[in-house]
Amino acid sequence: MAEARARFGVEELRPGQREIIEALLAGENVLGVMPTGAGKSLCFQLPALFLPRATVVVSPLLALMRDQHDKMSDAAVDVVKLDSTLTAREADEVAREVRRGEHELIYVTPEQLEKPERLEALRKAGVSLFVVDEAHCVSQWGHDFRPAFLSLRDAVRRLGGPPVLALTATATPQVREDVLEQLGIRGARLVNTGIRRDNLHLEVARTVNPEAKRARMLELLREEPGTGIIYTATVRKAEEVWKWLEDAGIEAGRYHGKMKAREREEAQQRFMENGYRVIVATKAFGLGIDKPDIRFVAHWQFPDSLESYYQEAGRAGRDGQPARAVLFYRLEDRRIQSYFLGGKYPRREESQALYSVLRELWAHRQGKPVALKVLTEASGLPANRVKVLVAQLAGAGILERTPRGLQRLRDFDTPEELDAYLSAYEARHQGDRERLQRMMRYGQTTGCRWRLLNEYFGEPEPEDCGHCDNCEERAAGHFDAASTPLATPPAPVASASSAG
DNA sequence: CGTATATATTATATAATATATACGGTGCCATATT
Repeated sequence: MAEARARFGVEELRPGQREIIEALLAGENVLGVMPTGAGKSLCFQLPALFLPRATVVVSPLLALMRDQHDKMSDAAVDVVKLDSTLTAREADEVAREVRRGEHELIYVTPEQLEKPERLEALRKAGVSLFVVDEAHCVSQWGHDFRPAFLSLRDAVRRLGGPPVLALTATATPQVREDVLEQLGIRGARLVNTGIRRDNLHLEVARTVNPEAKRARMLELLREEPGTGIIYTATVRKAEEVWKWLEDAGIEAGRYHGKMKAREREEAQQRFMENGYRVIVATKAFGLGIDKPDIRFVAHWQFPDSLESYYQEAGRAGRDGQPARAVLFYRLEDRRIQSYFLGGKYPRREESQALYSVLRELWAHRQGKPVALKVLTEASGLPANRVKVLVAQLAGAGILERTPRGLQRLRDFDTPEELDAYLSAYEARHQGDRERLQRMMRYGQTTGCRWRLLNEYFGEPEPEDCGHCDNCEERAAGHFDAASTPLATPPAPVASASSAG
């Protein structure tokens, strides 16, 4: 504890932190679900100082790694990071240092851990603790656009199975299960400090058309003098709303994935320094945004799930002062989310085709390993998709990823087992559609919105919060008469479940 | 998936309607070009 005080200026551990650290030191795997600002980082930074060998931290973003690396470096921790910003020469030098065991804390991207030489350097150094920061990314990104997250399980195994700590701020029971499954640590201890945020006021504005959204937005800006974020579903919409705000004489910034890295950094910097009234952004504006005094987060269009919604809306009011999360609900906005869901996962035919091609390649090479690149070219499928399917086959014990390539282990034993492989992503797709439905139900409900969120995240004993828009309406007696428009059952949800 | 925009067609000489088409998130990393 003296160490924590001296190095990090921490006075005492909070309950969740103590439980996590003690479990890790006892060799347990842990999944920590703690809100941002609750001190997640200390849960691995502190053990890193005491453990005999290195602590490896997997981080999803270069910017996050840079910030944390610099902070640790200032605290005189022997820290290093391994990512694509290093030149080949620098990377080699870092790898040498790592092998010699010179570093207490090593930040890496999941992609780096797919390189045999990087993994070998870490293995030589010895790893006492393996940390996955922002662990929801494993489930949220791993299955489509960043499949390297699905290789982490192999990395852990190759490093000799050190204790694993997965950390995230938001995870439903299903996502928690998926994260543990993909990391190969089922049965890990769950330390969950809950999602309750009493200062965050949840509201939905039903907006039947773009004009209604604009009118409601201007109203919100009049009511709220503080800084806010407006999330849109597409880059084009972000640009459009941004221009509209500028024309209306409001100091607005923008942030999305189509902007140059430099522009993005500048926009974020200026936002942090209160240079904007509002920033209009896509989901790209997320991880690492820890401005404490954001007074409102508005959603011009709803996102794909309540996880996403809560991650984004939850960026308001980190300072504990009153803040608002306002969803501009419009049924038609389902369209764009449905589109995104459409191409997300491998289709059954793709899973089938890949497995067939792989078996042919193995047969041709008398069971010797097949390079991923060879499989990708032979299958004609996109590289990311092949990696997702390979990870799935590895998880099923059909193959093993080795430095020499994909090593055949066995065939599917039964037609049922093969079908389970082929159906897995169909089930996941169905699950995503249901999550979208629940996002819409949040927009349409007349019940307590906090209770709905608590139920969604599997929090115990959900009760009415008394301070979301619906609870206030009910207190004002507006829901009592069955004839009021708000009390009519939200019919569109029923029709929506058959479409999509 | 379905909206917004572009082009084609129609019934008449300009405007309205029908049909076609484009479009859409998140970031590692490697590689090619300055």
